[in-house]
Amino acid sequence: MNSLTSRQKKALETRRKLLKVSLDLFNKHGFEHVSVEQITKACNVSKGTFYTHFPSKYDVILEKFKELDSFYGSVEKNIDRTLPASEKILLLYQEQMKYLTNVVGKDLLRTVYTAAMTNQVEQDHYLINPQRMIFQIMNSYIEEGIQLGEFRHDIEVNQIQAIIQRCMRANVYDWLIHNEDFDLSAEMAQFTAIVLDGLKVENK
Amino acid sequence: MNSLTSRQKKALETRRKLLKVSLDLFNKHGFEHVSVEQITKACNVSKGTFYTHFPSKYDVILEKFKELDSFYGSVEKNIDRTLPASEKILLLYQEQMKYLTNVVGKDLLRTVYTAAMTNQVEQDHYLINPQRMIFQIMNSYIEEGIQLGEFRHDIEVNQIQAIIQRCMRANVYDWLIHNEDFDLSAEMAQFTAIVLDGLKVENK
DNA sequence: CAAAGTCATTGACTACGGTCAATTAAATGA
DNA sequence: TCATTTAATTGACCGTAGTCAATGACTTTG
Repeated sequence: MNSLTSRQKKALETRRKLLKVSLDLFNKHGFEHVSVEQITKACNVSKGTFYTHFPSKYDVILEKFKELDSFYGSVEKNIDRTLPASEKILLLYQEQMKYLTNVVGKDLLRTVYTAAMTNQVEQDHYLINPQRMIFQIMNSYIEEGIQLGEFRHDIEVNQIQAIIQRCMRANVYDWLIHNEDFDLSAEMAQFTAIVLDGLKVENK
Repeated sequence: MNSLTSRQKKALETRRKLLKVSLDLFNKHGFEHVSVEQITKACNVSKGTFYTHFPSKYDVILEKFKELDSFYGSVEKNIDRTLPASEKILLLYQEQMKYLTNVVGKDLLRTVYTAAMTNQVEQDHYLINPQRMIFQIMNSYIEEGIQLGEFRHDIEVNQIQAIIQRCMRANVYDWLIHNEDFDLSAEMAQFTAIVLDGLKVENK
């Protein structure tokens, strides 16, 4: 049943329009070079309206970024279950980096990584929210890796997970602070391989 | 010989005052909660004066941050030369993390890490400037480690260095995005030990 | 159907980082 | 000593993110 009143439908339509126009303009000119007024003018609404639908200019970006999680699910399904855990992790990250490079883009990600540092009020940023799909998937891989004797068992699952995810962010962050000449996928592959080596059991 | 004219002396005095008052206020209220006008009023100068001495509000922070490099030099001198390279690296980072936690502080570092992502025009940010003392020191440790057969020799010195430094930034960044409950020194020690393991030669 | 209530919308307003043409006073040179 | 040059300083001004009291169209209630 469509239980929305006509007023709610209109509001939703306004919100949808603001979202689409915002992202289009961000894509075209870059986040920093698009003003909220530019967005609202293009949508024929007032500035205040923007702020009834989004807490800030940045939150529009966050909405797009959250799509990343549904992407993880689809990638995970295509990974061969019989591979060792470390290979699965490498493959998953490989796909993620492609997605970040080609779809999400540096500008949008820069915004998210900046906001993660500054916008934190009380609770941690979405970037490290344990509810995220990527954390669930990663945890299952690591548990499997520990049980099958691939990974060291002297470190907690959560601790291993934190380390691996931290590596991922490290590469993304370094990508963001370098001017071109930084191949995210390649750097990520090399880096992660080394860290996984350090986490493997045969290490001694 | 003091070859400064009285005019230059006055200007330098103004700059010094602006720097001191800025940092004091940032320390007391946090970077984001101090306006340039607040600073200039406290110094009895106009807003424009601030901008003849500093390109932006952020550059005051950068000046403080650069002191970090002289700190590295003094730490390096106190490290036992006979230790293996990996131990030296761990010790150096241990001291650095203490300094970041106790002297530099989260707020100031957050500003630097944010600016590294956004303020880059043409050239890379100071954070990854190869001229920095930390890079020189790190390179010498790694070269030593490779020559003495401690580290893998199938990866370039510069590549190893990039990886180790990236780990460092990874921990700092994660510290910045977590609300308390994150012990930078401890996390750094564990993380770096694992990565150094992955870089050691006995690994296969 | 009319009154009361709700809520999306408005746009003037604030705060702040940063700019720049004009001003002022010190340095230089004849 | 006075005219010219140089450079530190000023503050009005701009652009933009975000706020909020007022408005009025739509919904609910009796």
